[in-house]
Amino acid sequence: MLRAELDAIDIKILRELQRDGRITNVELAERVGISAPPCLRRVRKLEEAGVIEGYHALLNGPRLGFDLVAFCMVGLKRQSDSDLKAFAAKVQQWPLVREAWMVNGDSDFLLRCVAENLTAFQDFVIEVLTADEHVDTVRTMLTIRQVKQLGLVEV
Amino acid sequence: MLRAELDAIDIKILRELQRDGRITNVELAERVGISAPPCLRRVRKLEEAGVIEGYHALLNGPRLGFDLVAFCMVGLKRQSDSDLKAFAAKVQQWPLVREAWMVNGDSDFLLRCVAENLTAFQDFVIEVLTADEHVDTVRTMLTIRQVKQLGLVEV
DNA sequence: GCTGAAAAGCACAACGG
DNA sequence: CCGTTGTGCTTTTCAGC
Repeated sequence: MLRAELDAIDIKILRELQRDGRITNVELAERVGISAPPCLRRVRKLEEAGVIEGYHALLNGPRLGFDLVAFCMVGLKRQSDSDLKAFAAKVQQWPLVREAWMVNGDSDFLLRCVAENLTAFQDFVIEVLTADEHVDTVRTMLTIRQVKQLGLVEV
Repeated sequence: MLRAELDAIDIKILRELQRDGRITNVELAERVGISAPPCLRRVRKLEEAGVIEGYHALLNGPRLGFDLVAFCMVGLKRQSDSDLKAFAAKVQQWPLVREAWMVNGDSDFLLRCVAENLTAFQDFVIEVLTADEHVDTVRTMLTIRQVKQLGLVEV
């Protein structure tokens, strides 16, 4: 199922489900202008096709005691396939790292990190990240505040 | 409602709702070990307190024709409050920019951008971003692949 | 605070246009 | 493809513990 196969109603469905992932099917059907059963069939099809990957609650970090968001640009000592894979595997196990990308340019990885405070983040950078056998360089960017939050996919 | 006010069951609820935002209240109640009505009351309380900010469908970018994810580190010419605010406001209007943070260090803003292809992204960087009156420097990092996706908040 | 029961609303399958 | 119908489950409220 590619984008070209989606019609105007599918696009509306995706827009609404991004906005509110817990909307009821009947309300969704109303909003997109069809009756409930075909609407549900479309949603299931989008899920099965992998266009919709899942539904998730979005939590407020600060209110849960995670006051710090930072990005780390990590360069490895070697960029062989096995080194990249080994580091990517380690990233999975570090709870501070919420998202990670392999990137081109000066660094090899970009990590989005969340921590309770600056001390916890620095401990992670010094004791875990720079201490890692694969890691060569680490540059960090502390965020001051998030200025755009829910960049929904503009389908 | 602060983190200290959350008990073990609230934590379990948050964990489950992050994992599956469309889980039924009955199943959620089973998983966390209480009956459905108090479970729903807890969820509502977490929503009203702003701990749960919302529920959203997660879409597959590549399958919708967005094959490129990139980060832009943007430095402004001036860092006065009005300049920072003016640029933050512009960021809201650019659909390619899905998330944005104000950061410290060499750059002033970090933008997570999504585009259909490299050409569309370069057009945005050259014709929109670097052409902006506030922008001084733009450094981009193209992502090769995402290696960690759903870093749930480990409450 | 939790549990249990009852009413309204919803999801989902089957069938027909 | 969409819509209508019908059944079973879920949500949600209201008592009672």
